[in-house]
This record gives sequence, structure tokens and C-alpha cells, in this order.
Amino acid sequence: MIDYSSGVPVTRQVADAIRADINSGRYRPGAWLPSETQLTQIYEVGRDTVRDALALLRAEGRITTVRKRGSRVVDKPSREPYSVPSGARAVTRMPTPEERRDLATPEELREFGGVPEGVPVFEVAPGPRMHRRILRGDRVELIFGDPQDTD
Amino acid sequence: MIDYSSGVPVTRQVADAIRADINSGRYRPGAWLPSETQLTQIYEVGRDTVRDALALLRAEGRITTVRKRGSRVVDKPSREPYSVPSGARAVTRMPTPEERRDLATPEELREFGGVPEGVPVFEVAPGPRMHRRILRGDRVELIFGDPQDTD
DNA sequence: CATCATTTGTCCGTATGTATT
DNA sequence: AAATACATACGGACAAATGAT
Repeated sequence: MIDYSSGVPVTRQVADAIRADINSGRYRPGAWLPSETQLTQIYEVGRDTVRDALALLRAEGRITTVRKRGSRVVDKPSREPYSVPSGARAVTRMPTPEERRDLATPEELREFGGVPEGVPVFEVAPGPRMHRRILRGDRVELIFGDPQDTD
Repeated sequence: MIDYSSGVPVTRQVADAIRADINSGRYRPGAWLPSETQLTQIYEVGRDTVRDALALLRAEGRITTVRKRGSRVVDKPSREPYSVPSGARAVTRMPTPEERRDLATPEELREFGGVPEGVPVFEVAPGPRMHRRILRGDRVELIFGDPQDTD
């Protein structure tokens, strides 16, 4: 399973394996992953490696981890349209810790201390002199101009 | 420095401290951070904690880590305008491993195996029936409509 | 209410391959 | 060439919180 002579970091190989098992449906959205110690046995690597691999998947937004509970596969997000007018500009980036706190639901704040890892934000300037708005990247879809006829 | 009784994970406290030192200019963009073992002494925590904190900062896109070399502070990206027409739609998310490979420069491919962690992507659909385009979130700024008069 | 097993978080010792000096 | 520094990876251990019994 793991190729130590390939040069590709073991951490990434394990992350790839877990990700493949998520994509294949072996680990389903909303379900808990096997525990870290179980994953060490499944993929036959040390716990450091498993933990680093899980950190990679968290950074990708594929899983979330709750202390003393475990890691679970995140559901595919459903995004709502957000219309922006002509002349608007938008960038995307990872949120600051403050933004992660501000954008989180109470439940997320309790479980993760903020918006989960791996969730980028939109920074939208609707107009040249209008205030920037920070939007959760997993909740909105930007629509430029006329919002109808969107299919 | 570290408050073990606050309930907030030590990992996050260390990440906050390093991030503050980056924001204050103590660690400058492009410069190497102290090594992991040095960081354990500076912030007086174990290696695992330092490594987890660095993983957090990587996920935020604040640092990159090269194997056997160290971690360095990333420069603030300069984004180029990318015009989108009326009716266009855009979402943001973290890239898949394939996208990370495809969007990376040869140098990034060599050093990180792809686009660095913490870089989201735009998924832009210029029109109802037009093919989606994947854009690096750290390189472009979406502009709706006329690209001039952008200040 | 009390107890116990499970889980993640954290610390440590050790070894290794690679890059730099 | 040799030595040093570094991140990566393995293993063991303990603590604190959670959930089930």
C-alpha cells in the first residue's frame, strides 16, 4: 500500500488513500472515520503520519475533527446565490482567525472554535467605494449581474 | 506564554503566537522560520504541537514547508484582474490533488508536489453553457464588467 | 451517579534520508 | 568528503474529555 521508496511523502500517500476511500463511498459524508489508532493499523503507518494525513484532509475541507470524538467526512456544501453588480470585484483566500470566529455558527464555534478548516472566503467589493464583504466560500455562489436564467 | 488551563488547544495558541510574530514583522515574508526544534524551545511546547501549529499555518496559506529545509513565510500575493461577463457564476473551494498539480509552477511542483497548501481556487462558469475554468485564488481577482476604473 | 473504555491532544526518545555548509 | 541541520517517520506513554454501561 505504502511505497517508501517512491519519494512521495508517506503522509501524502496516506491522505491520498483515505481520500480515495472517501470518494469511493467507503467513508460516507457525515460518518465518522475510523479512529487514529485504527487508521494506523489499516494503512500500516505510525500515528504521526496518520495525524499529518488527517491534517491535510482538514486543510482540503474534506473532513472535520472534533477533540476526543474523531474525524468525520464533510457533506458537500449547498451554496446560495449571491448577486454582485457590475464593477464588483472579488478575491478568494483563507480566512483570518477573527473571520473564522465571526463567520461560524454557534455549533461550529463550540466544536471547532470557528469555521472549519479548509473553508475559504470571498472578499467582495461590490463597488469602487463600497465596503468589502466577507462571505463563506462554502455557503455562497457569486452571480455576476442578472441573477435569473441561471441554468 | 502558553495557557494550559484556558481550554483552547495548545496547538492553536502556538499557531496564534507564530502568526502574531509574522504579522508584527518578526518573521518576514520570504524568510525562513526557526526550525521546528527551535520553535519547541521558543514557545516551550513539544514537537508534535509545533508541527500541528505549522500545519495550521500552512492550511491558512501563511507559510510553506519544504522537506528537509524548513518553513518560510509566504509573500502577499499579487493578483491579476480576470474579467467575467454578466451572468457568470463563481464558487470558491480548496483544489483537488489533480488541480493542485495542474495549477502549480514547475518549481512548486518540485518543492511541494503542487500548489502550496492554503491556496483556494475559483471555479468560474463564464456562461450558462460555457466550460468551467479553474483559477488560482492567489493569482487572480475576479472583475465583473468593465476592467478599467478599478480604483 | 459512578465506572470504564475510547479518542484526540501532547510529550518524548530514536532513527533516517536529504540538503546545506 | 565530512559534518551538521532539518523535516519526516516510527514507537511508547500519559492526560483530559467524551460516551456508553
